[in-house]
Amino acid sequence: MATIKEVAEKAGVSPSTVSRALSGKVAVSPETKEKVLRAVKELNYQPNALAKGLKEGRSKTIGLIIPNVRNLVFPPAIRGITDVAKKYGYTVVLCNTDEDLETEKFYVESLRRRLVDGLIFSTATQASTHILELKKQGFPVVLLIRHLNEEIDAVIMDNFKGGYEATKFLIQRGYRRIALVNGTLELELYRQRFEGYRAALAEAGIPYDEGLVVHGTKGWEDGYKAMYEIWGRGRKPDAVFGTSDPKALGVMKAIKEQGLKVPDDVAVMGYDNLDMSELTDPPLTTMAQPFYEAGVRAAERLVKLINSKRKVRPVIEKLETTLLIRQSVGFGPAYYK
Amino acid sequence: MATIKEVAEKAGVSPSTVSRALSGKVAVSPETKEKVLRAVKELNYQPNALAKGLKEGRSKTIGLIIPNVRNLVFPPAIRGITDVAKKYGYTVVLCNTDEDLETEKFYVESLRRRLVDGLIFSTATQASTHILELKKQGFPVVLLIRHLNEEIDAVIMDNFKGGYEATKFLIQRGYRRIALVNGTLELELYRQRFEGYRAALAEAGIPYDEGLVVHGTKGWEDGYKAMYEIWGRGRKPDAVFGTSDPKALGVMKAIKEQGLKVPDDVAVMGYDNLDMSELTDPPLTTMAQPFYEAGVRAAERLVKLINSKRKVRPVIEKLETTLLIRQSVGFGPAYYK
DNA sequence: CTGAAAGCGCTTACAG
DNA sequence: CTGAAAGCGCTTACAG
Repeated sequence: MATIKEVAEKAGVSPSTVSRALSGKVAVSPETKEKVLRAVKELNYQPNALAKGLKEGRSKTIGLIIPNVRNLVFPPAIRGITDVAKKYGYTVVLCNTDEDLETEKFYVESLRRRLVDGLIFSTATQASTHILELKKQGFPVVLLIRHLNEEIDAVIMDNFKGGYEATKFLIQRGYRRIALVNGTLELELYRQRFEGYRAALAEAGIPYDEGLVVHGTKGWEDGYKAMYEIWGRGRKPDAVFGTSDPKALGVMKAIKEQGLKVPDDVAVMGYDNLDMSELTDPPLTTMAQPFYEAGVRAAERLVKLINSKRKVRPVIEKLETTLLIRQSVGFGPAYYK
Repeated sequence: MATIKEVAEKAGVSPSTVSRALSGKVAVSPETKEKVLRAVKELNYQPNALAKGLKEGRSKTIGLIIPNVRNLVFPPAIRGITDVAKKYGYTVVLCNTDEDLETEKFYVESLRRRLVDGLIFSTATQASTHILELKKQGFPVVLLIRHLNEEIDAVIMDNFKGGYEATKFLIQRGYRRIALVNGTLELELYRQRFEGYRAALAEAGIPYDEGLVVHGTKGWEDGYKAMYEIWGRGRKPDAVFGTSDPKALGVMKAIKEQGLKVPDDVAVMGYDNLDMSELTDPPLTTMAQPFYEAGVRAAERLVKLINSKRKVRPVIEKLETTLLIRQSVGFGPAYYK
């Protein structure tokens, strides 16, 4: 690959002038500029980004640290991030942690060595105090989907409202024995959805029944088991709210396996709106999360943080979810009364 | 962040010695080494990877260029690549092209400026001669899933065999009017699956009927439409082979919409085994592609190319697919005869 | 408007 | 085994 020196020789100017002609930040005479541009073209000159980055103390790269690309909520978010990154001339480095703290630290260190300009995390658990440390050092960090505290910028969803509205919809549709198949309470997002569920029940005067609730499920297999567990407790829900689409699909599988019909015997509500959720049979009613949009916002925010000289007050953006009514929820026993 | 100079001062040695003590490539006295290591620890020294990369002419980064992370075949492959990258100390930069050649070129240029050490592509169409150009320059390139020619290393699937065996299985199960809902013939992988389909029919003495075949479908919506198109031609297939899971799911949707049963009225076979495919109703029989494994192999191959001084003969690795028998295929009319 | 020089933070051939 | 020096390829303050 050609260097700036070779371009300078070919154009008959100094390397400094080539640099200036290319950057556009300093005035250069039109003739000089033209000469330089011609030489650049002839040599197919590509400035060495490492040299540039070393000099300028930044790499035009952002790091993205998530639990696992294979978790289907992430691909749309990643796409949002890479789209924005492209717009501003950033490149994005992808890291999977499997929620392991050591791996997370390993990547943070590795990325800082590489002088990444900022970091987007979607893997914050309570233990992630090292992220707070980064923030304290003035390093640009944005949290995505998962929340930590008020000191760190984040783009998250309104999980309370999502849980509340999903449950409220089931109630409006006439369901009264509404089961909840939820994820781990260690994640704030599941705590919030749970709170929303309880709030909606309380508002409607429906007593809360612990027997209808399973926490800590992960993936469709757990959702499937959770349904049997609820039945095993002697409960006969007329609707089930799975707080992720895979959980809801597992629930649906169990229901069908028992020869029951969705939604006639048991209605099923999901949460996420993964790309495949529309294709289930019956199509899944779900609370859609704007993952792509969240990725876009997080990246936009990060770019702002990178470009701001002094400390900016952290912003927690809370995005709205959208109820998507499909056929897995019908009309329950109380609807026509 | 501390620099090598600061470490040197603190340890009372020269920067060169610090560099040597850390690299381990050159002998350093044990006492010196210990002093250096202590200083490194105290200052929490992280070597600047840009400086290192500039000096060494490499970045310990690999570029991954794919059409779209949201296409569900990629997340597992990406995971395979990042896992291997981590193992060898590489970082991976993710780029989405939407199959657009200009975008692809843009990224290649941008990544080369950043001195990425190699590139994994999964976006090669006939037009991608610029990839051949890279290869010619001796730049490490590995193709993933999609194939270009014999000169470029690649990790692909045996698509002919996959198409052949899927079709053969349907025939063995007693189906005779087997429709094919295929992707664009511009991609070799779809041409190969089509060839496999024809070969299996021919072998069984079943005449090829063009009316049962639709090419160029993309995503489940097209699969859905394709089913109606086939019926519109007056054909009544007893089985449909969709050459990707989304296509098969779209087909299934159309079949159910017409009040027909899968597999009793029409059997459905997919191709991919996406993470969600097991959850369809009925569970989808499909030809599983080892995407994660392909990512692993491609990254391993790339690392080998990066580390080899002279040109190596290109290797095209062809991975086997696996038939996963689930309930969307039953036993057709000819089975009991 | 332009050039020569210094420097970003490393590594490594050279000399001792 | 260790240090001083040169150099990777840029950018930018300094001087003119």
